[in-house]
Amino acid sequence: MNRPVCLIVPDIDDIEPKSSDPPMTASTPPQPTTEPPTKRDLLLDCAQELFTKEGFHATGIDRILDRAGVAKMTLYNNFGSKEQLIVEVLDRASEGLIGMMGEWAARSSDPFEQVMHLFDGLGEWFSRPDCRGCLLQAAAAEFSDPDSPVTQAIQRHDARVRTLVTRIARATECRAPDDLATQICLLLAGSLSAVRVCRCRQPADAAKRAAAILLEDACRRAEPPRL
Amino acid sequence: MNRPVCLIVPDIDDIEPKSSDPPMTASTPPQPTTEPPTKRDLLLDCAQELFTKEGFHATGIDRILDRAGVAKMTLYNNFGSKEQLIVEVLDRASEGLIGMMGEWAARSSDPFEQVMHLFDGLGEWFSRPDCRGCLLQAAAAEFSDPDSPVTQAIQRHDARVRTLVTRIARATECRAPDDLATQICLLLAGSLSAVRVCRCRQPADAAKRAAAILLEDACRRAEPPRL
DNA sequence: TGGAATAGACAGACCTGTCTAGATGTTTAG
DNA sequence: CTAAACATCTAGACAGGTCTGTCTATTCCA
Repeated sequence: MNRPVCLIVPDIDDIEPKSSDPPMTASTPPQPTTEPPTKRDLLLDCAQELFTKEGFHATGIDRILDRAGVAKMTLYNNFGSKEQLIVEVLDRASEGLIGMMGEWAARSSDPFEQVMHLFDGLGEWFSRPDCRGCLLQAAAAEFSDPDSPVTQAIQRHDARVRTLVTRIARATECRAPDDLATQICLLLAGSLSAVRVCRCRQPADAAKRAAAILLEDACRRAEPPRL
Repeated sequence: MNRPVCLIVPDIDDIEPKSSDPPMTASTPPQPTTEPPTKRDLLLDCAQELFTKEGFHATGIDRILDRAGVAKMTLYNNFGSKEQLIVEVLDRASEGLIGMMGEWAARSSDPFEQVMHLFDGLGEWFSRPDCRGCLLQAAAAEFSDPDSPVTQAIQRHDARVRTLVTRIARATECRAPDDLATQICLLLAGSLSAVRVCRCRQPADAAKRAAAILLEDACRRAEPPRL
């Protein structure tokens, strides 16, 4: 509560919109670099950063504007409302997350290894000191009206994750791939929730071990019983 | 959480002091009933309900006061600040949840069954239409300053859950009970996160199946390899 | 008599969203 | 190449709320 007001200068670090870390993003739009970002993208970036750090309700429009160095009307011309800004931030964050997960999985062609790489990637992410967990999960905690566009964005993301994981699970050719996918999604959600408290990669590593056991079990049951 | 301890005010409509649902509570304080709740408890109840439904930042003090029918000074005399009110709501919610989990587990004396009952209980909770997931998890999403008293309350809760689950896991006498406990905690957190989106008991049931597999695996590995 | 609760005003800040009037830069027409 | 038309962005004031927290004067009840 009671946060420093009108934070022109960020927490410890930059003023520059240059992200001071290898972006770890997948799927940044294909821009040929060196081109200055549009005001729109700048707003999305700053909004995402502040929403991630402080929460959605706790972050005022003015804080975002100060940070982006952009006039209020630019925001309202581009997004129309704070709610719509939140929705677009969430959609973009989801896109980035799904992209990252896709890249992690693509480190192998074997579906078992793909799942392992999923949690390895998560562990790398969790290791970064600025990692605050999944923004979509945070939004789900802060917005509970099932009809709001924010909730719908969250559900879209959820469906995307499930699709990605289900695709991998089915490739294992185990007996009940959709159940396996559900269990892996639970482990993903669990580690994303846990990292918010422990702030280290441990939940990802633990989830990886659990996923390996579940995977092995699912595939074992698919084969005729030995003996 | 939701833990309708002494929930004086029903869900949508207000004012009547009869609690309109089988309380599902564990560990309501031992009060000999019929005694009117203190203003303090009334405030905690209403605050918990509104925080659960709307979020912490989105819920203003005045809304809590209106709902409780209590003067502002009563709140500030009892709690001193909104932040402290949040902390006490969280501590009480944690107590309720841990109590519920303890009762669920106590439905059996076999540790394997205790874990199963844990997720069964979760499923019963998730089945209630007013279930909005775990308030502590929501708080973790909304408050990220690691030094804030709110965060400390969340960490206390986390430690309590871990203690409870670890105690059960150790009773199984499997080889690595603490790892097993970590995995079960991940499944708990995962299903608590998932219920926020799907609003049904399915995550609890899926987590139960996953937990059974992990448990069986952990115990199997403890025994000498067959053959 | 005294402690607890009350209503209600109040301060000072922040909130979202609107409006205006002017600056800037880019495209198009002559 | 110039000039007009256009869209975008700017700063800043503003409206109408809401926020947390304080204060006072009064009432209730033990």
